[in-house]
Amino acid sequence: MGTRDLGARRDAAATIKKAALSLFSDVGYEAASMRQIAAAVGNQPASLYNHYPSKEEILWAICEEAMLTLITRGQEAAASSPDPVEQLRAFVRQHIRFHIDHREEARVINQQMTRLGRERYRQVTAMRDDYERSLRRILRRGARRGRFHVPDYRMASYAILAIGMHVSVWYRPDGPSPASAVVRHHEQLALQLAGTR
Amino acid sequence: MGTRDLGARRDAAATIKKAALSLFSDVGYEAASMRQIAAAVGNQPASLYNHYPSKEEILWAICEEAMLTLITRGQEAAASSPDPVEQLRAFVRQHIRFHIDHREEARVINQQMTRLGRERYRQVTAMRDDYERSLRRILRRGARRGRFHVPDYRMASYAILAIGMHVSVWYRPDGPSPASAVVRHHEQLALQLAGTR
Amino acid sequence: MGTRDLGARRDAAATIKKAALSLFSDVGYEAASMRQIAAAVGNQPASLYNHYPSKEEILWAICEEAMLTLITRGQEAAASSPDPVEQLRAFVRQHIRFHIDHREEARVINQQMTRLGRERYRQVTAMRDDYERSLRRILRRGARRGRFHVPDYRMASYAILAIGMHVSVWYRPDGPSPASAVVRHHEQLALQLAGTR
Amino acid sequence: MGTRDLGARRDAAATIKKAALSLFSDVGYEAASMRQIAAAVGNQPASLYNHYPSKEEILWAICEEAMLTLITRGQEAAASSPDPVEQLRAFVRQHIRFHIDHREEARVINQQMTRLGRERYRQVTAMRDDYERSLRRILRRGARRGRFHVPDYRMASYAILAIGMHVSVWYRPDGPSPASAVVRHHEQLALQLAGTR
DNA sequence: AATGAATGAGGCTTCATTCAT
DNA sequence: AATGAATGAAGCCTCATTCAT
Repeated sequence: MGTRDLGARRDAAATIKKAALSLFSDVGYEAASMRQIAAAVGNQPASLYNHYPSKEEILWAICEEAMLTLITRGQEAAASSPDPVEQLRAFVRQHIRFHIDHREEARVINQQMTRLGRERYRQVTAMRDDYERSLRRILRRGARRGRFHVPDYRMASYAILAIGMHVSVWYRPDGPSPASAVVRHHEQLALQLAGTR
Repeated sequence: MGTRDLGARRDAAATIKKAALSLFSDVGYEAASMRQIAAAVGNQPASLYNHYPSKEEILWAICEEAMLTLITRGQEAAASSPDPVEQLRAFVRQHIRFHIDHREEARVINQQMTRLGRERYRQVTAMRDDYERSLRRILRRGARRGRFHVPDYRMASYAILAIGMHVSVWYRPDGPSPASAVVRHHEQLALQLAGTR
Repeated sequence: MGTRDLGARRDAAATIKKAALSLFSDVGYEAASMRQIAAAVGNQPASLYNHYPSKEEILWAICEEAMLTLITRGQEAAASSPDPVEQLRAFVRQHIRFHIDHREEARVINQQMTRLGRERYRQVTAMRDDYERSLRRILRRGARRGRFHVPDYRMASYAILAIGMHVSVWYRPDGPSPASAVVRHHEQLALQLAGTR
Repeated sequence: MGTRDLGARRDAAATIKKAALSLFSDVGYEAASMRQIAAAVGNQPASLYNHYPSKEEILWAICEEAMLTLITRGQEAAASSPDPVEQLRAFVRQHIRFHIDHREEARVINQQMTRLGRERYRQVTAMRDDYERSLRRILRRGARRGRFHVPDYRMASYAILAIGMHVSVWYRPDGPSPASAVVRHHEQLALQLAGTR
């Protein structure tokens, strides 16, 4: 028992979360029904409630995990080098990577998070702002050292984030460009956008 | 009857469309109910069906109008000058303008269009691709003349479009930057992103 | 239209209320389902919501109407004569009458009213207290004039009310005693209980 | 094992019964869920089934015990003296006592017993009738000896029972009258109601 | 053109209960 | 004896839509 059971428990919740993630990402939170989620994991709807107290809580679990990952990686990128240019490069790399590797999570946090209750919505928003500030700080620091030239830090950071977010929409593993190329190209685009000389 | 009545009829439909637009934009297509839309225009739900045969048809009307506007303006921008740099400038200007002035429409076509039926979805997607190709063509032409330097036309055009789409998310009329400044800044950002020398 | 329609509207609501009343009275508020109520009026459950916004609201409509009737009749009885003995007689007569003629309503207000929301519960309780005070006042006045002899006004009034409430439980139209005899007997019992000389 | 375990077993069942009693009394049998009962005893719902085979069985256990107590005490009161007046006095004393000391049980048997299955319902009803006949017999005997004067034995006994039942509704330990006064006052009320000279 | 009413489908969730552990 | 998980049934209610008026 013990380890095994806890494992099974965690597995079931994770399986549900994954199924919900796919559905939320594909058709949206509202259009995805508990019935569909249950069917996707081979259960009855009522069984889901042994693992999550509500549909919203599943959405929250998805959003929270994704945002925490994003924040962590963003901070690591920001701390990866003393050089702002290298920082930006690392940040963009991880940003695009995430939006390629976790397309579904990305779409959910970008489009479905408004369906969270007021308080949870606030939390996710706060995390998102946190992440955004990481990038803005990089831009500001680089600009002060004359490495970047942007008309407005805020808009520049929004722009870079937006580009990545959109990757989660158009990228397809079977598309014309391999993930590594997408990442590389976006590094360059972001550096140009930042006005690197 | 005749002109007058047709006018009134059109007005009513427009009023409904506007109310639906706000709701779709705020809470999403699925979460917005015909009851809410009717309440917003001071009617009963059943009355809506005198003007639109279904909820989806309202969404379609919104999407179609918005896409047509966007396409038209995009083509005008592309034709506004023989100089690719000026074309890009004009395109971005119009793109950002639209996403500021029609924030709600923009959010609906970007996020809710998946709720359309298969055929309608295809049509909107086709229009979107059309719009995107306008921009891609500008970039390609400019690159051939040595004015732009981007690693990949498709990604570069996606990037520029994404930046604008995101403006419709974060822009607020009562925010720190006036619309004109937002437009101006994005012109510069886009030119830098395109690697203009 | 007009009168006729309003009539139909009122009729539908009244029909639903009556069906719900029977069910609430028989099996209790919780055990009675909207499905059952709808079936009893020959409708689908969803149709009920065209007439009452919720199950609780039906309960409330029942309780409110019953309590208002009871209060009104109680006050009329209290005002029917200057003589406290006659007042008590009239009060008991109407009290028993109500609990015979409106057995179902009586059982619902006595047993199901706790299922109302906090605020509504408070209102019904207040009305019940109002009714009770009518009776208590009669007893007090009569006692002051030496016509009644009870150890405690409150308990005596509770006792008389309780006797009537219980009539709604055991009385059956096809039982051994006709309603008129039940009323008459209870007049006497109440007068004795009140210690009339 | 043996004694000790049986004791523990019985304790657990009793604890569950007590928790269920409170809930049934407060919100009604239907509105009280096995989950709530389990939570009240610090268990999971599934555990309850080690002690009771079903929710209804808990209700039955409560009703049966309460009715047996009531019947026994009623018979003791009826046998406590050869004098009908003393018998009535004793009966009422015990009746009120029970409805004060076992308010919750009283409310459950008076209001929730209809939720029992047909057969169990019949049994409880039979016990109740048994109890009622004890009182009716006292009244009849006393009337024959000219000590009581009531218009109808059945109604008089219902009346006295009803008064007590209602005590379980309004009595509160922190109310204005101590239990002993309530008992005493009701003795007098009942004797008056019975037309004692 | 407007709407009150009806409705079938389906929404999320809770229920009492079972069973393997 | 306890319980985590599963489940079929059912709970209340909302939905988009239809139709007669």
